[in-house]
Amino acid sequence: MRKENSTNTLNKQNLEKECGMSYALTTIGGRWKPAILWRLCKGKMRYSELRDAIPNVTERMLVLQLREMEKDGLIKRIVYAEVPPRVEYEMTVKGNSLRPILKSLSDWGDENRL
Amino acid sequence: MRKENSTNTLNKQNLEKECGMSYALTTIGGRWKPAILWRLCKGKMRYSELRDAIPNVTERMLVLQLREMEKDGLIKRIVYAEVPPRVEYEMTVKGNSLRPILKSLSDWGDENRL
DNA sequence: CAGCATCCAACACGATACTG
DNA sequence: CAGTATCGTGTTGGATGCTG
Repeated sequence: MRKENSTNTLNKQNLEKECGMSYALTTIGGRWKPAILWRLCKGKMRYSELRDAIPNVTERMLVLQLREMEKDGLIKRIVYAEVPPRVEYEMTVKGNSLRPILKSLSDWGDENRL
Repeated sequence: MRKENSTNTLNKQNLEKECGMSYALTTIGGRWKPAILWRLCKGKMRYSELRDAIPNVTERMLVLQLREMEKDGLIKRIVYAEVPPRVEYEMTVKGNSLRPILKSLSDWGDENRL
């Protein structure tokens, strides 16, 4: 009988019990997160810049992924009290601590995709 | 109008055009891949060992994820012509080239999940 | 400008039963 | 032992239209 516990759905808590790798991968592995992180690694960007820089992303998904990464403390959302409104996104300290890993992943990917 | 090309679905080809990071993350980022890779990093294992070592995984998902990683060249499937049958899974050279990155991800995760 | 709300299709995933 | 087949469902994500 392969059913050790009651919570069978995938969530961060489940994963945490297993190992940090899963936590890391669910944190950066979202559908559009690589694309976003890739851009933000090069410096802060405003919402419309991100949207225009990432091909095919819908605003719905862009916002969802940004919110998740904000919640996870990877990025900062900075709202300027201006008209028209301006919002910028920027890596946090925690987000920047991922830089070398993101670079490694990117390099590995470039070398290994045929 | 945000629709540059016709193939709007997510696939490796799409991602490749963007950057290696997405390729890397879709390659190792499956639902059970971290758990599998984590085990196989420590040495070859047979199917039943993997199944028993990973809590809550169904055989269906285990096989699906193993097949994907085999297809991506990360792991090797070794079938012994014996009765009862024996199948072992092992990291390939390409898979092993991921080791330091997997370690980094794991360490980052352990440090950053609260 | 920077989003949010709603709807809906596709897919991922689990449960269960069966097999070479 | 090491899987496969089938089914049902919850989630993911795209399309579209609306808003402070």
